[in-house]
Amino acid sequence: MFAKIHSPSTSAKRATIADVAREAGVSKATVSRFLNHRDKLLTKEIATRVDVAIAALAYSPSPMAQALKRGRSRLIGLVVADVTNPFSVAVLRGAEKACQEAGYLLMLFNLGNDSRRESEAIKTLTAYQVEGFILNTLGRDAGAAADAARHGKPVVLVDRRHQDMLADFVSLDNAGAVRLGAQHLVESGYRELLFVSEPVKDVSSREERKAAFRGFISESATGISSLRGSTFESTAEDAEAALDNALRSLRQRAGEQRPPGVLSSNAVVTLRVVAAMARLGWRLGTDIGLVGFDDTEWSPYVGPGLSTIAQPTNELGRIAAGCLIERLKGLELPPRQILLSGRLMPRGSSVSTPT
Amino acid sequence: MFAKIHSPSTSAKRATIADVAREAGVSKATVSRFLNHRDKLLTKEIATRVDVAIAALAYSPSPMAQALKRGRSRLIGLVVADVTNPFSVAVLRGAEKACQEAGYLLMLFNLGNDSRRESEAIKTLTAYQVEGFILNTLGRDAGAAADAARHGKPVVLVDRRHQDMLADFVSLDNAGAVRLGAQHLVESGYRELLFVSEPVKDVSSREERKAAFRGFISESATGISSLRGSTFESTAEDAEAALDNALRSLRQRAGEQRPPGVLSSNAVVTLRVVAAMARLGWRLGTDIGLVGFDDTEWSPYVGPGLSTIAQPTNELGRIAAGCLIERLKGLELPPRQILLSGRLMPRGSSVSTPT
DNA sequence: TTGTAAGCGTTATCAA
DNA sequence: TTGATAACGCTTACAA
Repeated sequence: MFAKIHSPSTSAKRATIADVAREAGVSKATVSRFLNHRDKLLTKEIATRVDVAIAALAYSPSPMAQALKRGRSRLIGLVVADVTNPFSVAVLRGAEKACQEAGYLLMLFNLGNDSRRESEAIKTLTAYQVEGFILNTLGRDAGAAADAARHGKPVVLVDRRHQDMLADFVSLDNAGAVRLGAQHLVESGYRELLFVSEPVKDVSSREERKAAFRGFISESATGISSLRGSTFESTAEDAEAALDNALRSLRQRAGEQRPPGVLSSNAVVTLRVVAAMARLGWRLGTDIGLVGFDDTEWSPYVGPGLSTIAQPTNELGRIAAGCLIERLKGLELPPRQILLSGRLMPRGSSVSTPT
Repeated sequence: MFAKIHSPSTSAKRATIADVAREAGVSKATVSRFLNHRDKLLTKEIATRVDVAIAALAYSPSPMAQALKRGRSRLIGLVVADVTNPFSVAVLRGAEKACQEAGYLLMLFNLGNDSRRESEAIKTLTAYQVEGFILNTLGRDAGAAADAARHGKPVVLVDRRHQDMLADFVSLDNAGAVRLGAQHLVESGYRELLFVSEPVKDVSSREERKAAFRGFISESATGISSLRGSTFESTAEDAEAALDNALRSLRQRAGEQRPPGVLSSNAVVTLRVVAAMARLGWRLGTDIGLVGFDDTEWSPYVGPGLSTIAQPTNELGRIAAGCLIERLKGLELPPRQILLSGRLMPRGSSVSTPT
């Protein structure tokens, strides 16, 4: 016969509260009290008897049964648009840490960039009695998040706002970060600026960044007459030609004297721009300037080093989880918006050029 | 007063099976039967009545209650050493997909590289009645995984073996992949080879790769007399000097004629080597050759493009989940080892040099 | 074919 | 201070 990997025969069933009660010679209620109120209400003698019984049987209560009875599961649902996105992973890490410290467990649901699955995610997680949600999703399906709220579960939004959603919101200060990057390009001598992002659609963070870029240009153009800016929305990798053309005409507009500067709205787009540079044979920092959102461990080593705007990703996750846990503890406040500042990491891709 | 974000008053409690039964004018058992055996056992008329009641109340069964009753939770525990590791994320993605298709939900537990928390992870997940485990961890804590098996839960190991662990094992064919990379370096003209890995400790994949490298050298040295190989274990970034020295003496050994070649054992190490190159002022592909494990989206853009050995990461995750689900369905086989081949992605960092 | 009732492992309400 | 007992939402014998 085959060697069994796991023999159900061996599978010593987990000890239950009844087992402990029997072992200690007390009632289930007593054991439960010991568990929940420690020994506040118990005789020292009984308490220790229960204690040793628990140790002897290696008993630990079933969260399932507790959830069923209490209606609370110590579970928090985290829905991310795409686990592949380093930003999401960083948030996940931060959130996870905070949850663990507060005795919650994260249940992850990954949309795999399919925003239609958002309501499925919420539904599934609600079924598992999660006590609240951290959402890093498009929120296109307006009903989804609203559903969660309707079930009386608090929600925290990360990075992307949802329409009409009364919920805490934790995010990078996009406007400030864009100014940081654009200002840096200007100070480095670039005058013809291009903002490249993924299709804006209804993603709030993309909208905000684009709008901030336009705002920056129109504000600054009064002081620096030569300053000009435009925007480009880059689709998936298969539309390389469009990006190449946009960059070519950008460089033409910039003229011979000065190279143009690009501000890219996230790491994915940055990589697309870098790829375009390679195709066009342009040198970063010399033929064109580049500053990109999201600092990664590889940023220093691409070309002459990529200048980036670093997001406090772990913090974002930690704070998001923190907000949620506060609500779970009963805090009642109007929805908060918590915006964290980005940090400029200047590197070779935006070296200053002579005027 | 503050605007409440979620008003417990509004929180329309989820409908229960009892609600549905009342609405349809039948017993709970009938509803349960409808749910589990569809209408096999029910009158058409009753079936439709139940059906509309379910729809009307937007009822869906509570997995918690089901788990409690059945002892099965439709949950699979995934423990990863470090979510920050792109490899782990890819596995996560693959596994998640397979699980979802089979109607399971993944519960993620991230060790944050703290291997001492492994037994905590297993314990927590067991408490939540997960039906099986996918483990991508060190397995140092021999008891941890064994615990899982003792509870009668099937286990699948990904990338890293555990000692004495009777479990399915899914991994890259490390030996083959090392040969692929080393052979490529040799064919590109490099003769003085260095294998750089993280501290081997007891991580099986690291051991296997290192051993395979040594094996390759001793096998090939008979045919190519000038071929020589050595190994170096790189610790965290703070020990840069040691790596720099190792590389310097490597280049010295290689002599003026030919540059030396480096095979790095994962993406983190590759980045360390690239950083060292930058510090030393060496050009990749010219002053030194480099092939690294793990192909990433940024590999093509670092230096002249990094040559890599791509792992079929999504596949690994998918297969791992598949194995587990087969076991859950009752398959009994001796432990399997499933090894997938790596693929060489040659790029500029290992351009062939004239003899 | 349908209903009744017991029980999964907890906690909470009552008495004692 | 402790112990029965009911209930949480579901499944499953067993009866009808």
